[in-house]
Amino acid sequence: MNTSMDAPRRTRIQQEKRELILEAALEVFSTHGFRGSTIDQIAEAAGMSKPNLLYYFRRKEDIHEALMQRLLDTWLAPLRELDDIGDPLTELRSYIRRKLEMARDFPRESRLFANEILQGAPRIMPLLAGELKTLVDEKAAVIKGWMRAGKIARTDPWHLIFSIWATTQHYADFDVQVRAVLGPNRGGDGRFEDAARFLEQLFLEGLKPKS
Amino acid sequence: MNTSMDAPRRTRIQQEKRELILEAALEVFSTHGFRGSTIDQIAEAAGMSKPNLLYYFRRKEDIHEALMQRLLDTWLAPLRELDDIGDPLTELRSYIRRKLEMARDFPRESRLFANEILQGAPRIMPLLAGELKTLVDEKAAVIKGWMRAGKIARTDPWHLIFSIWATTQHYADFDVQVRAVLGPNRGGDGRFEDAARFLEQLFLEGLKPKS
DNA sequence: CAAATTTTTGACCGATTGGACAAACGTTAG
DNA sequence: CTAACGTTTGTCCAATCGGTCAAAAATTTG
Repeated sequence: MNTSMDAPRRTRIQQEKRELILEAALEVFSTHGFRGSTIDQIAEAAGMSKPNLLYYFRRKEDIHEALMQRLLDTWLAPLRELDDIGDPLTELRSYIRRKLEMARDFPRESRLFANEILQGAPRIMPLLAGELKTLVDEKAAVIKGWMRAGKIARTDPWHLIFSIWATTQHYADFDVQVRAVLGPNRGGDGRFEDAARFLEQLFLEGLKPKS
Repeated sequence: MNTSMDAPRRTRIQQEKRELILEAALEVFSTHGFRGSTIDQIAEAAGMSKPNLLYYFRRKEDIHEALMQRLLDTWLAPLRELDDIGDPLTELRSYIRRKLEMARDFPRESRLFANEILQGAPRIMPLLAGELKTLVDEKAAVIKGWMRAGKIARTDPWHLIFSIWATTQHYADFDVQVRAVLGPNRGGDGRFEDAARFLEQLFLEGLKPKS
């Protein structure tokens, strides 16, 4: 009798069902927010009854927590990859490209994160001030090194990172507005390529050192 | 007996109380979203009983609708002011500055809007595809004229507007994250001036025509 | 096979939700 | 004063919420 889900020991069926639930919860939470989502909604999306769902996750908050935990890892992966080895401008350009690809391929994850932050990050505040701040500070130091070396224009590394986050995630979080404004023609599948071209020009020309 | 709130005829006390309710609702809706907010919360924030609130707004949705209606006007005002009369680069720079000031002075309005868009804009979709698209298309044409005249670099006007929205509203919608990452020192009141300086450099140097 | 264990479900519960309603209260005009 | 009207509130309601529980069903184990 192993009803405690805290233990890492899990059967094959438990892993599968938990995965199914998290997939459904991502869909529901990302579009309605935490309080706006109901367990019934998630259970129906996962194709199971509510008590059955609660057999795998005891509380609604446990689902959200598990979702956020795995989210942060994949979500910050592109920034972690920002390395000091290559050409600075190339590094930044590929970081922007990767972030934009994530906005295109994982819009639900982006909206889930945006929902949490919008409401004051009540559940992940410690992570922001801890793990996230450490990572950003570390990368800001790398960027500052590039500036001192004259490889890119001198500016604020932190706000540079913010602006990359903002512009790329905008195409996931505000996708509805983007498509509405662009209209049927320009708002089709090509909008991400247009965005990539524009952002590359905006950031690179703006960061180009004054030669 | 004038219990129908639809009619434009309103007493002085009705105007005052409706204003009080909308102010309280802005606070509540912007931090919890529509479904995450309760009428009781809004009523308490407005200092009145729930039935009394429902005397002025018959349904919860009516409050949200009234809030969104007045929001869009003030929210798009900076873009409406974008004119063809001045120097293009100066016009764009002051637009960015105004948008950033709105993010600083009216973060609740920004978050209310973000919440609505995040959830698929179920209540204002017609406005996005109608009024908003028209306005943006009109301003995009103005910007395109500047490009043809060689006043600013050639790029996509629509995505340029998106990037200005994204970068400025980021400081309202993601304020918690911004302050957490910047820390106590750099995350203080000066963060908006730092952001203004950074954004000015990012956009202007990137938009400068290749002379 | 049968026993033990895990998985699934129908029924149920207390709390909260948006909203209705009539009665009470306040204010103003005659 | 009093009648009429606008305002406020206590009480109530049906629906929905997150979550429990015992028992059935399915699966694994011996």
